Amino acid sequence: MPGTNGRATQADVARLAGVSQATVSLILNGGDTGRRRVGEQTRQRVLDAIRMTGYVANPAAQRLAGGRTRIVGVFTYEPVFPRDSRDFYHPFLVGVEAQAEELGCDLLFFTSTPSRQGRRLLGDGSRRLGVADGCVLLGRHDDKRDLADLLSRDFPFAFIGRRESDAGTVPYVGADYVTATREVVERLFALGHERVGFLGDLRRDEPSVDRAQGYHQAVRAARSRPVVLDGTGLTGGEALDLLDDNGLTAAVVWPSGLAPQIRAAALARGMSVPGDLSLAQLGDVEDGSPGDIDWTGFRIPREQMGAGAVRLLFEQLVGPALSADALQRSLPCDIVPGTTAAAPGRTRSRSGGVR
Amino acid sequence: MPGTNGRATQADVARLAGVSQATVSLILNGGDTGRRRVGEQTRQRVLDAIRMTGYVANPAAQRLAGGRTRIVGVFTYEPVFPRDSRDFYHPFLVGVEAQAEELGCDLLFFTSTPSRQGRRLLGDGSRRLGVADGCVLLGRHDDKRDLADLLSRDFPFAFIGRRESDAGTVPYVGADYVTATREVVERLFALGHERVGFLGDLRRDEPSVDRAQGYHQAVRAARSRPVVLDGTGLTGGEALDLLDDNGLTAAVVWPSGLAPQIRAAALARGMSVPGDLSLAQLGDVEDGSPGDIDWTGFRIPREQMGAGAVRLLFEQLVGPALSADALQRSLPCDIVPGTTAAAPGRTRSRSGGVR
DNA sequence: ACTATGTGGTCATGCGCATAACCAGAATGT
DNA sequence: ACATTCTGGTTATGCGCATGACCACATAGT
Repeated sequence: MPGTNGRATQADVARLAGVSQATVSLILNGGDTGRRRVGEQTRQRVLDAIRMTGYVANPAAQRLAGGRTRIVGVFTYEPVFPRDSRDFYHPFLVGVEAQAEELGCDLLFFTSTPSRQGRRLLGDGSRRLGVADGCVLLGRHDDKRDLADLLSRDFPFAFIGRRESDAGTVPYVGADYVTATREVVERLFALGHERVGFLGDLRRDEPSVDRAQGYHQAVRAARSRPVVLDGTGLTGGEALDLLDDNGLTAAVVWPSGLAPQIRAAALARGMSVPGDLSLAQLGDVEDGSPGDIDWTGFRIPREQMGAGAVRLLFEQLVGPALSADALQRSLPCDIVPGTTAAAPGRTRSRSGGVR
Repeated sequence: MPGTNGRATQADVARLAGVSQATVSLILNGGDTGRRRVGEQTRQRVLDAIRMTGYVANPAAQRLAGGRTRIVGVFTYEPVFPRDSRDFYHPFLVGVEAQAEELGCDLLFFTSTPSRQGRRLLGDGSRRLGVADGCVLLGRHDDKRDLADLLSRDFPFAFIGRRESDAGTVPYVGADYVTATREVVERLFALGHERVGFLGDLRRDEPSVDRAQGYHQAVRAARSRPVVLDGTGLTGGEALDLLDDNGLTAAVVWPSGLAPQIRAAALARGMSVPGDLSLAQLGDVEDGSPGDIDWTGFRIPREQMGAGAVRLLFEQLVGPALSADALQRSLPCDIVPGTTAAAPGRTRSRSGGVR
C-alpha cells in the first residue's frame, strides 16, 4: 500500500521489491539507454511489486522529468463539438481518436483558449500546449504567425491539411487537391466540354491555391482557356448567372457548399443538371442536401488525414529526425464519378431561364 | 528570452524582474495563503517581466507541486468520435466543451485506455487520470467496481447520468427520468387509455430503473394495472405482437430506438399510429428515422447535463466540500406532446393485421 | 597476478512549481 | 529605550520521475 494518499509511487514499488527507485524506472523504461540492464529475477520481483501496489506512473512527473506523457494535444480553430451536426471536421477527429487509441495516447483538447466568434485563437495560449508531447492542429486559419511561432519552439506538431510557412518546414498530412482537381477537370474536358470554369474562393490559402493549380494544369493540358470566377458571397442564382454570362457548359465549384445552391437555382429555371450544365465539387459537399445528389467530384480522405497526422506526430516523437520530405505528406483523394456531369447539351441557349 | 529551449520559466521571469522565483509564484497564485503579500511596484515589475518573456506556467510542474492544471479529464465508455454520426453522446460533449471553455479548462480524453468491442474499459487505466484535476465520465457501463475504485481514491470526478454505488456518494448530474416518465404515462392515461404498457429494457441499471419507477408511479395514481413487458432483442413486429397479446392500446417504449420499428410494423399491418396504438418514447429517438415523426415522449437535456457535470466537478475542485445532496443533481426533461399518442380508437380488434 | 570487459545495480541530480518557514527593516506601541 | 507587529519579501524543500555518473562484483583474456 502506498503512502498517505491513494497512489503508489516508484519509491513504494522499490521498497517492496527491495531495490532502488532508479531500478524501477529503469525496468519500466526499457533498455533504450544502450546496454540491457537489470537481471531477470530482479525484474520479476519489481514487476510483481508493481502489480501488487497497482502502481501506474504519474504523468505529470514523467513529463516534468523530461519523459513522455503519451498525451497528444489537439488544437482546433473551431469547436471540437459543434452544435450543428453537419460537421466538416468530425471525420478528421474520428481518425485522430482511432490512431491515438492504437498508439496508446491520450488526447488533450485545448478548449481553454478563448474563442471569438466561434473561432479559437492559438496565439499565446500555445504555451499551454506544453503538457502534451506534441500537438495536432486542425481547422481553417489565416494567421501565419501561429506557424512561425510553432516552428520557432522545439515543440513537435503536425497539421491536418497542407500549411506552408517561410519560417521552415511545416509538418502536415494533407490531401492532394492538385491532382484530384486536375483529374476532375480533365474528366469534364473528356466529356466534350470546350471550356470548364473554376468558380470559387480565390484566396491564397493552401486549399484554394492547390485547387486552382490543379485546374490550370488540366486546362493547359486540354489546350483550353481558363475561366476563373470569384464566387465569394454569391447566391446560387448569382453564381449561375455568372456561369451563364461566360457561356460555360461546365464548372468546378469550390468550396463545394455552393454547388447545391447553383444546382437548385438551375432547376428552378427549368434547366437540367447535368443536361444543360455540368457541375463538379472539389471536396466534400457538407451534408445531405435535399435530394441527396451523388455529386461528381472528389472526396477528401478525412479520417486517414486525421490518423496520419497523429502518426506523423508520433514518428517525430520517437523516431530519428525526419527529413523535410518525410514531414510533409499528401494523401490521394477519391474521385467520384457522380451524376452531375455529362456531355454538354446540343444547344445551349444564352439564357436558360428567367433572368 | 528563456533558457536553452523555447520556454520561459518562473526563474527566468524572476531573474528579469530582480526577485526570487517564489515571489513570482506568489504573485501568480494570489494571496490565498492568508495575508496579502507583495508590494504594488514589485508586482508590476513581475507582471511586466511575464509579459516580456511570454511566460506561461508548465502544467506538469504545477500538477506535480500540488497545484491545479485547469485540465479536466473526460472518460467515455464509448468512442468520443463514433463513426456513425447518429451519435447519442455528442450533445453531452457539446455541453462539456462549452462549459470547459467558459471555465478556461482544457479537456483531456483518455483514449489510451484500450477498448474492446467498441467499449472502453476504465479499470486500472484510471491511474492515468492523474494529470487532470478531475474527471468527467460518460457512457453506459456495468462495472460497479469502477465506481468503488474512483470513490476510494481522493480523485474528484463527476458522472454524466445518475450512478449509485454502495461505496459512497457518486457525484453526478443526471436527468429526472422518474418524473418525466411519470408525466408521459399520466398523459396517456389522461387521453383515455385504460392500461398503458411499459415495453423495454428491464435491467437494473439506473436509467432503466428510473423509468420503471416513474411508470409505476403513474399507473398507481391512475389506479390501473401495470403491464411490464421485456422488449430486449425484439423486432418491431415481435414487439407489436406482444403489445397486441396484452390488449394494449398504449405503451411507452424504452430504449426509444425500438419505437420507430414498432410503428413501422404497425403501419405495415395497416394499423394507424396513434389511431390504433399510441406510442411514446422515454428518451431521445436516436435519429431522423424515415418520415421524421414527432414522437410523443420526453427529451433528455443532454447539453445541460454535460455542462452541469463539468461545473459540478469544478465546484468540487475550488469550493468547500460539497454535501452529499449537492453532489447529486437532477435536471428536468422536456416533455414533448408529439403526434404519436392520442385517445384510444373506438374498436380495437384483437388482431390488427396479419399474424 | 593483473588488467579488460561485462553485469547488475545504486546515487545524485534536476525538471518547474507551490508552499511552509524564516527573516530584515520599518512602523507602532508603551 | 525596547518589545511588538506589519510589510515585503527570501530560502529551503519536495512533488515523482528519468537519467547520467558511478561502483561492486564476476568472468574472461594474456
